[in-house]
Amino acid sequence: MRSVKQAAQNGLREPHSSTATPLTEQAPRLSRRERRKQATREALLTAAQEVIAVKGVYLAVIEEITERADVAKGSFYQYFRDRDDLLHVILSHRLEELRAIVETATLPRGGADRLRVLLRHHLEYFLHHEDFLLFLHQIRGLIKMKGDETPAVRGTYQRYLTFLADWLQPWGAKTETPEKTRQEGACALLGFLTGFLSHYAVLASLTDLMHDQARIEKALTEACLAFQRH
Amino acid sequence: MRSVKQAAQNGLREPHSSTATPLTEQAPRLSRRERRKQATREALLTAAQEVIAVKGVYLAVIEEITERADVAKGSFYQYFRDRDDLLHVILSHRLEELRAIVETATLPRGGADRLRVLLRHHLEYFLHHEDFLLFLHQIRGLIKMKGDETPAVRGTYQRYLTFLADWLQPWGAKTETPEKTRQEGACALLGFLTGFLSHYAVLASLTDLMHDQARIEKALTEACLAFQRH
Amino acid sequence: MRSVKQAAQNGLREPHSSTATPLTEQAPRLSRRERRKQATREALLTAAQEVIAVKGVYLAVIEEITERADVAKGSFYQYFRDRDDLLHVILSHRLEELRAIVETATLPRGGADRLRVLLRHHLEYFLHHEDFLLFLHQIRGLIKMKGDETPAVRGTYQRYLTFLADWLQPWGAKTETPEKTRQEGACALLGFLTGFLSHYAVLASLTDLMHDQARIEKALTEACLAFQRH
Amino acid sequence: MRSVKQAAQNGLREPHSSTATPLTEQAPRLSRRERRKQATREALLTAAQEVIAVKGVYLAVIEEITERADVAKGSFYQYFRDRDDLLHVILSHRLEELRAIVETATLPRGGADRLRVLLRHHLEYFLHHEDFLLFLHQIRGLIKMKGDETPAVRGTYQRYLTFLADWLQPWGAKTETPEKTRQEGACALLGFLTGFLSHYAVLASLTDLMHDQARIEKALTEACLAFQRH
DNA sequence: CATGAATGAGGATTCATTCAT
DNA sequence: TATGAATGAATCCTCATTCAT
Repeated sequence: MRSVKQAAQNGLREPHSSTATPLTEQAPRLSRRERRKQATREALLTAAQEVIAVKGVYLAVIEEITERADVAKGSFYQYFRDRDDLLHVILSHRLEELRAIVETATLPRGGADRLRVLLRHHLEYFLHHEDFLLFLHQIRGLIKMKGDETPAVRGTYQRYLTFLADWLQPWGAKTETPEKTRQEGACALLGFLTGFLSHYAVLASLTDLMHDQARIEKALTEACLAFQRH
Repeated sequence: MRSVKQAAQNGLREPHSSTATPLTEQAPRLSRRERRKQATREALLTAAQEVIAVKGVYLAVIEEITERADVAKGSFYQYFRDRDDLLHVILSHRLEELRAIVETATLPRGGADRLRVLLRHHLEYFLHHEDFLLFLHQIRGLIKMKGDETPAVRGTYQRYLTFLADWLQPWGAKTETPEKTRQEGACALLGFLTGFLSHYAVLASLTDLMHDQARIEKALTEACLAFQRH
Repeated sequence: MRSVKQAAQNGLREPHSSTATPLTEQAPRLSRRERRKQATREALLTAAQEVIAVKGVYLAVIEEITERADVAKGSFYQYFRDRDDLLHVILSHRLEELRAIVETATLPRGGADRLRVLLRHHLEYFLHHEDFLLFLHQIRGLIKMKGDETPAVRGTYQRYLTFLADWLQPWGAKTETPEKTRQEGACALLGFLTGFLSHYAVLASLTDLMHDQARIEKALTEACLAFQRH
Repeated sequence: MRSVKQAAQNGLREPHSSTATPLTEQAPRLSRRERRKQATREALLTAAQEVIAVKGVYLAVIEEITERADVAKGSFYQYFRDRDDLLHVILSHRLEELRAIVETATLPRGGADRLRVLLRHHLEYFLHHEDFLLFLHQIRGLIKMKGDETPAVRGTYQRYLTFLADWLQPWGAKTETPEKTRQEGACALLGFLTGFLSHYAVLASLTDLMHDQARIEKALTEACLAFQRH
């Protein structure tokens, strides 16, 4: 595979996927061709997520994705450098989506309330996007193993955790919570949530939880708060 | 012609992996050949876990395992039906190991103390066997996707969760905790722990945590307790 | 994004082998690419038949076929789902060829004359395509054993026998010959011919028969007629 | 593989299978060990035929045979040089059995009557030993392809055809039928029979024929007679 | 840019055969 | 002799990626 460096030297147009396109495209004026390209790209991303939802990250096959997007196999490489690149783009998109949801919410002052809000939205999102739960799960596995090969993926995940950590910081607090503590809090928040859900899924279907969503939300919130008190 | 007796001694010609060899081998008298066989099997299992620790469950390749175990590729199939079988055997072994550790511990009466013990031992184990953290993680992903194809794996994982749930049950409690609650407790225990750790690992190395083991243990315990109170 | 039109032109992404390409290609206008594709397919089919002629159906190895066709191993699977699919396509092609030969012949009215024609053409074909004699022989064995796994193959063979049976039906006969009788007649015709030849081949080379072709033809014809009289 | 010649030089004990043990063992006094060996050998042969009946000659796996015979895999090679050797022994046994049946029958004087007898017995045998029909079928295919590699198999088959040819020779005939004609007669006899049956099996189950055995027998006989008249 | 045929490096699995015990 | 663990060549099939059109 040509190294990025070489590509830059040669001036070849590499797929620009790494610069994750923000979801909120203002895109005022695009040529028809440009719009076409965007449509194809979106089709591929949608198809990819559908396939991954069923087969998982590892067993998702590119041909199945292009087929579902009704695009030629070769076209995939016009939009994504390779499989890892695709994963990174998807991860970025979805985390961006989550971030948008969170940022839309009113931002309470107190730490506890902030955590409550955060947890509610994430639980809500995961219960209604089970596919993303699995996706994040597998991505984490990927980072653990080949985190150094795909620094972009790890970076994006890290940035999201940092975003959560920052968001958790109460407003106007006398003493700012130390960086480390905030990050641990973010890990606890996302970790407890996904960890609990992924284990629950081993025993039963997650849809069973929808009835008890409020109760679980409360319990998880209290757990996070308890964690942070120590 | 082999006598029935011999046949019984040798067991089935099929790899008998499903009957997970108990960790506590009494091994009274084994012929040299039998010992050799055990050695090969152990070598394969060890090699497999080493490879999986590096490459992960999905990218672990059988040839690499046999190479590392210094046996022929074909020999693998003398001991394991296929990849999934291998995973099941490893899972069984390690969960058995965990179970043994837990069962060795003195069994306190109160629920909170039991949870404390359980969490301490699991945290201890995971911090010193990071490979198993990843393994369990990926196994859960596997179950989510092809749980119906490998019911044995799912069953074994479920049984361990049930074991934890039962163990958590305080002794002499007036009103027995309902099944569902206990299972949720087990999911929280293992989920919080693994979820937190796997997220922490995204940000930093788990070895960093070793210094703070006591603090984290306390925080996680309190989190679980808080969860269970709701 | 591919338009529906294009998709229709290209057909399914799956190897479409089941729809046996008709022997009589009108090939009106094919793009160069399309012609290339056809050429590859033909090359594979030719190579396959050559290999099978030497190694037989069971021992014919895909790599040898692709090697002989001078294409990559993987290309095979662009054209055929698997080995069985290949066999089915070959069987279809050759039976189609035979059928075409028969149908080209003038169609006499009487049953005896029809049988004569049929037998002559088949004997002629088998003597000049010894490879197909072996192929049919082995295909029959295959059907006997895994006929349920490859219903397509069995079906195609059955259809050919039915075709023969129908063809044998004299024109304008007062009382139509019952289905069963006609089918037995077809089995006798092909069975006597291939059975005799395959046994003869055990004792000597089939090429020896070429001198006596007329005599053998007569004898076999009379045998079939005698069979049908009872 | 060591050539037979070398084996002879080295004085090693090669499995003596090639000298097909006649079915009618007089075996007056054998040591217990000798009897054991015979029993194992018989068990292997029986098992082999059972497996071949289901899987066919090509897909029959040695391990399955030894398993069914309840013998260690390695023991197989104590009794048979290799797979081909096994096939040869089985062929010899079964043809010997057929020969015995035929020779037990009263031997009529006229050619037609002899043929009638022969055909009846063979049809009878094939209908009640469908496995052997498939076996002979596949053996013939084998001979066609690697007849030079296994001259023993071809020879045995040829000898049986010759036996039939000789048996067909009417007693006290003025002018002896020429060798060639007699052999063709034998090929017709066996060929018509097996050819018809193997084609019939493509359309329906051979067991359906049992009801019509008499009719088919007559028809086939007449066919053979008609063949011989030309 | 889009296309999809071609490629070939894997990776899983099977199985005849050997050989130490 | 009997055993069955060990072997590794053979084979099927998949799939990411390239590239000519």
